[in-house]
Amino acid sequence: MSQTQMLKGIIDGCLLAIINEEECYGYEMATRLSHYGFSSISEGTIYPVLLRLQREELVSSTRKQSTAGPKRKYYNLTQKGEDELAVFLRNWNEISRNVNAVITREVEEEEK
Amino acid sequence: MSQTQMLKGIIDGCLLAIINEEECYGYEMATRLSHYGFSSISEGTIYPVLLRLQREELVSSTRKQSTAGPKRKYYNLTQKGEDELAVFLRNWNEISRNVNAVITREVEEEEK
DNA sequence: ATTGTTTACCTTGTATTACAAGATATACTC
DNA sequence: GAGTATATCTTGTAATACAAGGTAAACAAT
Repeated sequence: MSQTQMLKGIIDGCLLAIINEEECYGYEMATRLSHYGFSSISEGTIYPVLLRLQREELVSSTRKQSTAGPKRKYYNLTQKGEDELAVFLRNWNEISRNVNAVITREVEEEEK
Repeated sequence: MSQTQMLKGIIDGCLLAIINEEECYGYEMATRLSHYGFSSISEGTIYPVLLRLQREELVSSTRKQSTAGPKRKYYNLTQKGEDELAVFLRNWNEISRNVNAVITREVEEEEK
């Protein structure tokens, strides 16, 4: 029951949400995630996810010059990516509601 | 980004919470979960989790006669299980807060 | 020029886990 | 005795987070 396990299926959705805010590159997403409170999501986690999102055609990327370092790979959402983000938000809200129901012992209306 | 993936590390915590409410057996936990809104968590998922929780000494079990069917295996939390439930609740609250921060674009106070 | 630091990206292997699909068995009803 | 609801367990598969490591560019300092 580590946090690692609880992050499964959540990181990709969060990255879609971050990219949706604004065109962004991997290295910066790591710092963004930490600003949002995720303290321990490393690049070894983020980059493989981004490659997968691109393979699934949820994001597109363009390389741009950096001021200090190798070229950055900026990501944007595709239409498919926007759709998937909407699915993620629905799923997150549902699961979130259900878990909170369990831990506060509140049975859902339609199931009473 | 299926719901399956998003449930990883969450089901065990929810089962601990349910057992903590009241002594309970696997078959009933399935129906309890559906009352809490989880529509598709099957017994093939629940039983292996319960066996794992017991192997990790988070729960103990006693067999009791059923009115209709084979004996039920009632589970209780051990002290270790109560501690682990507290850890789960902390982790869930943290992750939940962070994800909500990402999707509402609200940067956490201490990270501003 | 060489050393170090920060930026930036990627790959490989491991461990964990949810779940479908199936198997087994008990108690009750018709 | 056949059918149904109850109750538990096992096996194999697919997905994913992450540590650990590797590569390389730009710049500063010595």
